[in-house]
Amino acid sequence: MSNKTLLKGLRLIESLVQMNGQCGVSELSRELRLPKSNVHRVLETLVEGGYARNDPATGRYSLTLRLWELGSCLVSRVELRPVAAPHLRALARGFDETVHLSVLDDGEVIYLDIIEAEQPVRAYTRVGGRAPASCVATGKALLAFQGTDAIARAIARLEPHTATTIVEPDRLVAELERIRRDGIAFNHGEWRASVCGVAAPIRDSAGTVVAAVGISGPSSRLTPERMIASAATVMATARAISHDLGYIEPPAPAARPPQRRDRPVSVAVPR
Amino acid sequence: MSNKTLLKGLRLIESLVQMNGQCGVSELSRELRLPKSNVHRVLETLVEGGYARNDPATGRYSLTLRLWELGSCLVSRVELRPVAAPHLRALARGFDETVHLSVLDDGEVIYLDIIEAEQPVRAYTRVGGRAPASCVATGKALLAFQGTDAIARAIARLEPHTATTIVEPDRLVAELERIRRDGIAFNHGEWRASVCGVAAPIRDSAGTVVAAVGISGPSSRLTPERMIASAATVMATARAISHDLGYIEPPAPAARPPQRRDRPVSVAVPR
DNA sequence: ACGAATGTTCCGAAATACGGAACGCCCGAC
DNA sequence: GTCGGGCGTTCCGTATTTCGGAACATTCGT
Repeated sequence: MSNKTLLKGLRLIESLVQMNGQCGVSELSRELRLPKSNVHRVLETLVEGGYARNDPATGRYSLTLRLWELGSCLVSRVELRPVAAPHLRALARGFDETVHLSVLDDGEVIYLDIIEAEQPVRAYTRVGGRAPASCVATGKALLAFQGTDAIARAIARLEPHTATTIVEPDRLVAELERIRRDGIAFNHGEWRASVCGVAAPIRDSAGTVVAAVGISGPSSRLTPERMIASAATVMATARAISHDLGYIEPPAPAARPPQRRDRPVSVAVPR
Repeated sequence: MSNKTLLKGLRLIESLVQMNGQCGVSELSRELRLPKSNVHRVLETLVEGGYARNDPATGRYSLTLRLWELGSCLVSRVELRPVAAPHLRALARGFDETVHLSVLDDGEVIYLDIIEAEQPVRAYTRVGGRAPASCVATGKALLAFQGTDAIARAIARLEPHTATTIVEPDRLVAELERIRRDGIAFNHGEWRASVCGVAAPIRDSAGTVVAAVGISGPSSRLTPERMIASAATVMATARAISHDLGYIEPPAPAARPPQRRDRPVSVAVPR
């Protein structure tokens, strides 16, 4: 049905990434249940393509930074990261909590950038890491402004992770509507128990919500009162980033023209 | 000689990255000189593997963030980036010049992280970007502590980019020896005219130089005097990052045991 | 309503990838 | 010292897979 050799190569790359990007032929052969000669040929190809290298002393193979290089192009192409970076730093200075810049990818958030709090309690996240969109603040801030199809997909995956995780579709829909109205999303330990967050959506020059920025920290520090108090600053940060991306705020609550025909204009008027 | 299907897929991914990660079948078909049906099959495979998606409305294909996700694992596996981040921010605050965190990859530096100066004049670099190692400060800081083979490869590629670029092998060797002695590298507009830099090497827990940190800016602001004045701070930053990576500074100039047999102990005693 | 793009499907032909077996090598055990 | 088992590498006949032209379905702009 499709190109097996390519799939095999990609799977091999993934295995290699998990192995800390360094591995021998036989080990991979066992891992992937493939003959050694096959693994060897694929590795040779990756070397030829510049994606792997071969330590001539040990014979082991390791990945180059080529993958990361390509990935960086993908991320920085919209200039989102560099544009957002100074604002993220300012936000981190203001609260001394962990700051997240996230985008949506198939029902999950991916952390584009993270600034760790200097506080003793560290977060569990990593740049490039993922989390279910419906369980974290940045995810909900993004989800609220997606098309019905994306929301439906998120609903299909609702699953309890902590005591406060939203599992009822109706509650999620209601929460997303509140987020569209207020422009701010919260997380009360819905992904990791006792990790809370506050986040707001970021718009590009076309007015589409493309990312979200938020702060997160332990519920002991980020109390409900403090979360509400920080909402204005988080929203201001999101607005500042949107502005730097070329987004012009509509002067009146007039309807913005939809920029994509295929994506049904969202459930309620955003803002 | 090797797996052609895989190579083709990787080349297609690269093309797609260059096309801002969004493209149609026919366009790629023309670009790569391949039949449409072939391109289509490869794209289908990438979708199946989670590396691309298909906009059902336009039929066009675009890359997901999967690539970047894998790449991020590669970079953060050594924990270099998160460990270095706060130190980079501190350095940026101290000088208000662009801060670079670089690693070496086959004779070139790759920028792992960048903090842009708030100053009006911006840098030309991008996270994931590359530059010839022998032409930039972080590159020379790294090169100075590589094995003779890596240095030889760099020498083989010396090429003038500006009026001050080092092109004579002897001068580079002498410069690298000075860097090993002093522990600090400079760049006087050798890559981009009138862009200067100061950088120092970062060591991991095994004592190997794995990265370099530096500041860079226009020669108008980063005058020779200011570069020398900043050297101590840059070195202190590099030392702080090395310490956080687990590097224990040798109390005396005693010889550290070589950690790799295949890599000849470097030309001169490092430090 | 037409034509020229697009993306998609099909299927016979053959190029391509496969993988078992044998090789050379290095290292640790006996 | 010698053996054994591990490693990465090479080879080559087999047959699975990929190939790619042509025909198709759709969308768009004219």
